[in-house]
Amino acid sequence: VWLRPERPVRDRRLSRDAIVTAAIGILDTEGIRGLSMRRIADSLGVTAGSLYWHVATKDELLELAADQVTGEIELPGSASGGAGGTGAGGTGAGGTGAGRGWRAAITAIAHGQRAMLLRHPWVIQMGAHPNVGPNALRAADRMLRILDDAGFGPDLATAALNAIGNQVVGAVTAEMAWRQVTSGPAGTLADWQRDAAGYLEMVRERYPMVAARLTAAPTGDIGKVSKERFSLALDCLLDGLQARANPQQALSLFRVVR
Amino acid sequence: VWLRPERPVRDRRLSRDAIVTAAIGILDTEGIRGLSMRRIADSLGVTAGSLYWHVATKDELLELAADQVTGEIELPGSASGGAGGTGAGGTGAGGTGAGRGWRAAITAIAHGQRAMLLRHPWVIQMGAHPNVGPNALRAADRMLRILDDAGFGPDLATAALNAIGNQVVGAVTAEMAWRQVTSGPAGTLADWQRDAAGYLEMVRERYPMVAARLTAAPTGDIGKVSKERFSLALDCLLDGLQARANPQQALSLFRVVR
DNA sequence: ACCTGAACACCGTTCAAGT
DNA sequence: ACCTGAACACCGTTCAAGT
Repeated sequence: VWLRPERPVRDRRLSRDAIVTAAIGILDTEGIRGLSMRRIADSLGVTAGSLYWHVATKDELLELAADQVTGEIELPGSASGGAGGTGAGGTGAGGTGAGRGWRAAITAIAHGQRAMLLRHPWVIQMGAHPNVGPNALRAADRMLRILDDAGFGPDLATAALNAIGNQVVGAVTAEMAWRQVTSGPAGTLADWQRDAAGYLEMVRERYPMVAARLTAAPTGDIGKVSKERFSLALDCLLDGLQARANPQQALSLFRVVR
Repeated sequence: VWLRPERPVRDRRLSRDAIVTAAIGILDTEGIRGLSMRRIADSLGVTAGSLYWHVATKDELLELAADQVTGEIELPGSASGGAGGTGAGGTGAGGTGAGRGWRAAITAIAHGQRAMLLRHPWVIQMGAHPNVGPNALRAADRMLRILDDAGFGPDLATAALNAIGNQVVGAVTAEMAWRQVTSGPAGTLADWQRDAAGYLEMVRERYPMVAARLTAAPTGDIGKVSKERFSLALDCLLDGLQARANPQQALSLFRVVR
């Protein structure tokens, strides 16, 4: 007893931040199924039970981790990384995305969100949860402001925000599923095609459209094709939204598209 | 031993079908977290281990369940419920969705998929998995054929199929999250607003756009608002897709939208 | 062929007890 | 205040053994 100095008041080996960071590391490398409270504790040299002093539940920890990585999304025109300013001034001139730049700004944020989700796919695998962390709110506020400046009404801006987010999440989901099939347990795409030969035969004769789509894919790498498809889908969606928000301006689009 | 007659060869108390049906029942009533192999076995009056004679793993069982309910989606113009015909004839006249009816047909299928997912939200919570069950392929083939008849090229049809699916899944995800917040542990929306008063205060001053969106919602019931938002988003998306598939035809849209 | 019973190696979470 | 150790009530999966 005498040898050991009294433990300082602030010698907590743990902190909520350290736990979240450790969890993100495990999630990134081992996936959402590799994450357990014991696993986190091990990586921190600590007991599982001790985590519950800093965090109420595993679900809460996952929410914290999700919002943490949401902060990685770059929001164009902001110098700060996620801490945010002090409220700043009003929505004065030269605001967040005035004029015709709104489309580029929204597109950039959407691509940023997509990149973040590709780095941290477990955010999607977490399942449906109300996303109301500070970083998520910050990104949503930025996008809503851009849409507002672009002439979107409140209802249409809400619909646009959701629709764009859906497109991002869906694109990443599809890409992860596709990667999982090709580099799955069998290893290569050829392996998979051999294993599923019988099933594919049935598919080919009963569902020819799908079969054609499945066999047409192997050309080019997945990342590139996925990004192109996402860009196309996003452009289509933005065309439709723009037409609702500002019919006159949208008309000129069709000459370009054509 | 003598009293009991020899067990007939076909007295299996279990079958893959019965297991899947039981699993769906539990998933619908108790959610994906309420499902366990032991729980399924209990509901069938059987031991957990016995399930593994009919099913390789819990994940495989979930895939079977997901494709089963995918079969509930009504595909317009088909009399059969999911068994399918014998290959039928070619893509002759009066096909699957010729002319300008393609939009109505696609919209109907999308609404059908949405309704199915609202009945079985666990399909979404299952996480990203390659969806290649027979019923999923059947629906995909139908939609691809409709888009093909409508003049969509293969690439655009693929993008459209994905984009529409993303919109459906995203809309249901958002609706479930919203329902979870309002009828969560606190019970009513008022309870939640009181509990989160401090947080909301911070949100209001730093993220006014989001705050306005959060407090504007309570009017009207969730189901109605959600359906309207989904319809709007789907229409926007289809506008954009249509413009890419058939620019001339799409031009006339803007007079209607306006 | 099909199911039981018991085990293995895990989980998330709780909580007295220590320091 | 903060962490340990042990326990509780679960998991998915396996597999000899029964019938």
